Amino acid sequence: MSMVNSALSTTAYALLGLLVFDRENPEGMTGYELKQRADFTLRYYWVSPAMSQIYTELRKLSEAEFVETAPSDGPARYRVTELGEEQLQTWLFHGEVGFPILKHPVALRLLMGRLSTPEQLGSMLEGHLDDLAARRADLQGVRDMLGDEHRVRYAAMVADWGLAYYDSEAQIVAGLRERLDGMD
Amino acid sequence: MSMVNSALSTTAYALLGLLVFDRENPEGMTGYELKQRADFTLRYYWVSPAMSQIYTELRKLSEAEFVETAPSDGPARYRVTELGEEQLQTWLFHGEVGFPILKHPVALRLLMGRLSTPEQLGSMLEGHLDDLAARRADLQGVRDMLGDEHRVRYAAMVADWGLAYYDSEAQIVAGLRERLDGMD
DNA sequence: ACGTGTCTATTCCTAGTAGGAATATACCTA
DNA sequence: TAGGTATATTCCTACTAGGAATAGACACGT
Repeated sequence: MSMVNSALSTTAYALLGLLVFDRENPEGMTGYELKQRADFTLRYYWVSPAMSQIYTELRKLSEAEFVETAPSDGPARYRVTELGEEQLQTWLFHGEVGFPILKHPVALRLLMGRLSTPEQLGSMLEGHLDDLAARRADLQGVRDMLGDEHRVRYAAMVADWGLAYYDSEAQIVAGLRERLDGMD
Repeated sequence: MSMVNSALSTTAYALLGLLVFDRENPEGMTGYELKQRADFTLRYYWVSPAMSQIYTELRKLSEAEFVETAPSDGPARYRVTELGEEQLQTWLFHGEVGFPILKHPVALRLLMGRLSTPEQLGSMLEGHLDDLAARRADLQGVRDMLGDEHRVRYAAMVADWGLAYYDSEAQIVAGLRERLDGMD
């Protein structure tokens, strides 16, 4: 990706995006709050960065003057700047949009299925279905909290996307589960 | 994940899995061939490791004696060992099965949609649909080549999983595309 | 025969990323 | 008032990404 000096990572832009959502709030957010927000929303579409990385990215964003620290006697509170918002907009529609990256440990194991029995594989798939259901419930919680107000309209759309994703994966996996029973 | 000394990464096990598929072949595979194989099959379910990483993982696998180098006067050719196969089996059913990790640059951008127009978002989604179709076609090619013979039965199942995945994502994205038209 | 290009094969380097541990303060509660 | 949990940030280290560099082999046209 040739990350030359000034170029920011996708994760940095994702965080910048979270700050834009919060731009009405003059207080700004601390790195810690940003992490919580990321865990709550971002993680369904992009890896939620580690705490240490949040602060690293905030430092970079700060150097580029895409964020500023609102004066505070306590912890550092970040707000997006005018420049930051423009930059995000530029990146959104002129930056490279890569292809989704998937790391699917369950599919990976099934791929090596011949080293195991259909029973073992079946129970793994069932475990995966449980995980999917739990995650889906979490995301449904997020979706319910979003509502439909204009500010979060697109976030709500993406949440619906995520829910449909989980549902279709669950269907597919259940189908495979059945198919396993028809095997030796 | 607490990667203590001896523990191998998921990527290492994925490569070990590819070597197991090839275990009938006394010649073994070079790192280069392994990379090609990974690009051809693995990449749909797990990030295809960079060349440099292939060699790094092969060194680790070799140190653990999970692979051996078949004698060759030319390039190094690797084969899975008895021990390696056992280890893979152990890992498959006693290792932690993490949750899938997704990095979805399109969903991420849509999440910040309010910084842009529905037209811009729509054309981004259309681009994504094209990408999906192209990828799907690639995967269909892989699937066709696999057939249904016992050796690759599970690999074929996973390919079907992948195809269904692409189809459902395409449907979901097309749905969102429509929904955008109904917006301001 | 000769340069150019592509494929095979491997190593090296650098920057990015993960993620636990460490530190420190504050607040709540048993 | 000790101990747990939440807030807030930094540090360290190992892992990962991925391009660049190197180098031999083979092919193809001139």
